[in-house]
Amino acid sequence: MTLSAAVNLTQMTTSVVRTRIAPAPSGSIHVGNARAALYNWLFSRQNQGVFVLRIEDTDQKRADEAAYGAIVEDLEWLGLTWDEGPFLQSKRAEHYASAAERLVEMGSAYRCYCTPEELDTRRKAAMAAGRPPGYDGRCRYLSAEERAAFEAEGRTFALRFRVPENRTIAFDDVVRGPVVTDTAQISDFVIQRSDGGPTYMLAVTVDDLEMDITHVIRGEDLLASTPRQILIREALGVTDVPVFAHLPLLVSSDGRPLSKRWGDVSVRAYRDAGFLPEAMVNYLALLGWSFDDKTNIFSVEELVEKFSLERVGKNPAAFDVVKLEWLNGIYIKQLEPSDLAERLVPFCVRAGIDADSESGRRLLVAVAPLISERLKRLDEAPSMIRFLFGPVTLDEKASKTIQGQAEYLRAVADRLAALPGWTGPQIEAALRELAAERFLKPKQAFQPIRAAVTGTLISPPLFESLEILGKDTSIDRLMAAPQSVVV
RNA sequence: GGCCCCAUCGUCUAGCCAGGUCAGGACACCGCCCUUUCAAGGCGGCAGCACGGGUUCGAAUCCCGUUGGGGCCA
Repeated sequence: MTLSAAVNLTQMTTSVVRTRIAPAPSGSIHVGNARAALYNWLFSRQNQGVFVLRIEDTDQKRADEAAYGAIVEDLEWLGLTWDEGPFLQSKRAEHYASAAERLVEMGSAYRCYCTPEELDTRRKAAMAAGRPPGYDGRCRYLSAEERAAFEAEGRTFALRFRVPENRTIAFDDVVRGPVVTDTAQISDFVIQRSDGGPTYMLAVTVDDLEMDITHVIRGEDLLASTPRQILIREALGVTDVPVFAHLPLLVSSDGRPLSKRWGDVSVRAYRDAGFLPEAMVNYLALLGWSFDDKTNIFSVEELVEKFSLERVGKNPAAFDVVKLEWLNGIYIKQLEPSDLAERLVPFCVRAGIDADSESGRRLLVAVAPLISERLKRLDEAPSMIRFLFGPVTLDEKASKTIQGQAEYLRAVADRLAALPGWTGPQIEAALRELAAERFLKPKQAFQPIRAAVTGTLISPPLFESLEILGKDTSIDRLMAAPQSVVV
């Protein structure tokens, strides 16, 4: 049932779709916000609409330039480009003030002189008496004399919205269906603080209105605030409402709310761990939305084409890093060697590998095909390829493996030294021939070589690794390794 | 405390609205194959409709309740 008629509201009829994302500037963007941003972005792109970025920084304490910069960077990294903004709420104070003023003039808002302490006391008393804790309406019908008295006392005031009685607010949520709220459930709420600053409720309503937002796609935590925003719109003389779509909340893998105490909740943390933005986007899209019963991999283009709010689910989705890693591995495998190499550079540098040079990049491009199918995250690469960039120290297992193998390794070195060329296949042929002569199983024949050359028993494919390492270095390591572990 | 929301394998989910195919796919896990290590890949397996009523010839699907989880209000 559509109950919009009950409050005389109609859906907006603007032809151009306009969506927005409105994060608070508290550092790197939260994955929940990132998902909301993605859905808004996909929806606007799909409809050739406009995607607006707005920074909700009215809470001055948390607002700072660096934090807002982090949001911009994160969105850019994800590829979620916006068409308008960023608009800072902190620079739109006059808009909220004038809206508040209009509401007061029209009798939809009033001055409340209650102090926080008084409110707290009365709230506790109400709860103790089994009554609802919301505002009790003390200042709702103050006379001019009473107001003058309070002000003579030096009291400051906040502005409260006068919630109409006996009304039903209804709207159709694309995700949740009809949502009906009785105004008896809503107590008069503050729209302007005593310091003159707007509350979230006022700011978001004024902004969505003035920015002509047609589709509000946001987290379910804001579902309950929607009737109040509709009330403010209405009081401001607006008779239509945007389309609302409240997304299911994201929870952690144990089903608890996603919080900083649980683990990584910021996009930046995933970026630093070596996740690709394309994998992140694909994974986020699947958290709460599905296209059919079998498709998991979606390019951004496919998402733009296939995404639909109607297919967003209602139940909370658990953020599963393991599945994200699987997806990330798939995207890494699809990268061109040069692309992978370039993305690897910062991770190598961070791990102390001098890859940020022409020769370093050459090595990375060469080794990229060998490690791409072994990576789930970019930050796993340095340990796999370190042996290419400098001397190696044999780890415990590697040392043990070359124990008593000095003669064999010397033979290997000799055989390789005699090689006319230095390609993987040539190296492989020579080493297999030597193994056959000595009746060695592949594992017996190759693990000591791997140990001596890479310093570990786990490495990229041996022959290609030797090829990239180079003939001289390879032979040097084969000869030197036994000495390094003399017991 | 009040109002509201949600409920299919461990996880993401398809199926639900318009009841009737062994409840389908993916991640993870286990096994086998491939194999110079580690991966990747191939094949196979384990595993679910929260519970209780009701409606119906028939319920994952519709209704009610219970339980569990969550959100908001301050």
